[in-house]
Amino acid sequence: MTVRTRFAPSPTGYLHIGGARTALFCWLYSRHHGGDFILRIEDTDRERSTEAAVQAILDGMAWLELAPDEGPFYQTQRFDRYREVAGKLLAEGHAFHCYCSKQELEAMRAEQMVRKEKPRYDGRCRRRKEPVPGVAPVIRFKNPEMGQTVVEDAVKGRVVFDNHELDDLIIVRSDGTPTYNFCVVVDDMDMRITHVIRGDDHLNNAPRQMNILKALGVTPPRYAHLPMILGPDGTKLSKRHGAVSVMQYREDGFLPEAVINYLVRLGWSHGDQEIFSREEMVKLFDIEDVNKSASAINPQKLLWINQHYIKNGDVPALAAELKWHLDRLGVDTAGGPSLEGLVKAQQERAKTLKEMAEGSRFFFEEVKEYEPQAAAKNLTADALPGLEALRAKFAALPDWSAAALHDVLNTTAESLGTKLGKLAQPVRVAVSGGGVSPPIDATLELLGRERSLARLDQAIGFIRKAG
RNA sequence: GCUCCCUUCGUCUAGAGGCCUAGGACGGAGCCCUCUCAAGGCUUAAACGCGGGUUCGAAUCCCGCAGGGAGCGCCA
Repeated sequence: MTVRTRFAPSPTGYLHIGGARTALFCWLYSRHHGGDFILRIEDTDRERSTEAAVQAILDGMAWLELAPDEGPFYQTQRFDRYREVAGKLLAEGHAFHCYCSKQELEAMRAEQMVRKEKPRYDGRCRRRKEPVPGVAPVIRFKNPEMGQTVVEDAVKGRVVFDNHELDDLIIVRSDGTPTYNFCVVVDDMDMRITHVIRGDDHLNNAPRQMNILKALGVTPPRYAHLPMILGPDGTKLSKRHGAVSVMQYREDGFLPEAVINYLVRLGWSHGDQEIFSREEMVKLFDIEDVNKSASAINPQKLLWINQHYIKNGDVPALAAELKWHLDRLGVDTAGGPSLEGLVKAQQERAKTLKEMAEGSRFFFEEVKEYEPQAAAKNLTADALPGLEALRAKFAALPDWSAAALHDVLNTTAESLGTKLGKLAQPVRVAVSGGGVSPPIDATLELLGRERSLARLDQAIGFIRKAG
């Protein structure tokens, strides 16, 4: 039997980081076993589902390269099928019409709460023979009253539920639309899902779904309930934690492979290994190895992994992503240094591509003002002789290369009797406007002779004016 | 309230009775390197929630407790 997993988000918002990990684990598990990964959009809540959210989920998955083998399937397009199955359940005595009003149900629950019982439907319409005139009924599944339902969960282990804890849940609303738990059951059956991998907030739904499946004469799939992902402070992830949408991570300068690598290590590990290629993940991943407990997101570690992938990444690909970020910053890259050159100069010192893009601005834009602190420290009268000497030598340099520039810097420092640092830092401030840049020789090379000389002149003028 | 789940350094985790004076990683601290920022190298602090058992021996097995979480909708 081939393994078939599914990722089944409801399109009520963007793809968030927890959903992304669920999708990843589903994808990995199916890949590991040479199976199929199915995408199903659970859009039965027409109030909250939006077209834009569907697109956001698709975009997020595409960015993370978690392509489904089948789908997306939409539950709203399968209503006829759900009604058909509900009819079958009804005909076979596994379901019944319930005419209770919402007020009646509320009153029942209130009473149960007073008695310190778990609020649940008490089965009062089970044996009703006659319809109630003028009332559109819902259809409820007739849940077994005796015995137990055992979930042999791949992550949580054996979980036992008493059937009397489970009530007769509504499978079709009074308006004829099917409910979530029922759609899931029919879909998982029809799509021949072998492994249901989802968040552990669904663990309590598993026995209900299994019972419906059994009534339908189908063997339930294997379940694997993943622990939740928490915010950095250990509380439930929410908007106030900042980036929750995976696309926000792109905007913040993260690489998809870094996000994936970070996510795979949340609740799963392989000895002491931290860095995994896609191929390694697929080869090593097993759902049985997933942890039971929730894990908090650690932004620092994500940053570290991202830096790893930038440092070791493919230069042309990084350059393309850098371009994307520069465009977002509104930087015109025409006529500037090569983006690949910028990547090479900065890939060891940028934690994110956004940071790299921001650090690249001065290569394309004029230095309009200096960082006050950097200028106060470095653009001083003391620095003037060095800047002037370099300006002259640079102008005369036949070969504008990092090596040649490095040479000039060294010999000038020597002849002036100063350390390289005393010479390089004022140059850095002059050409970049601030105190941080790649090595000064590489910076100058990338910036080009014309711009470099103009900025040295500008800085020299600045110092004279101040003096 | 009821049902279910979870509990190793701040965080992610290794650990499936002796290999554990509890290992790795991020972050922290210190040192080295250094033209800035980084990167890199080395060193270092830091954890088995608590209480009972079982056992010659428990982070690992059992039972309680405490704390955290999820679910209990004509939401998904």
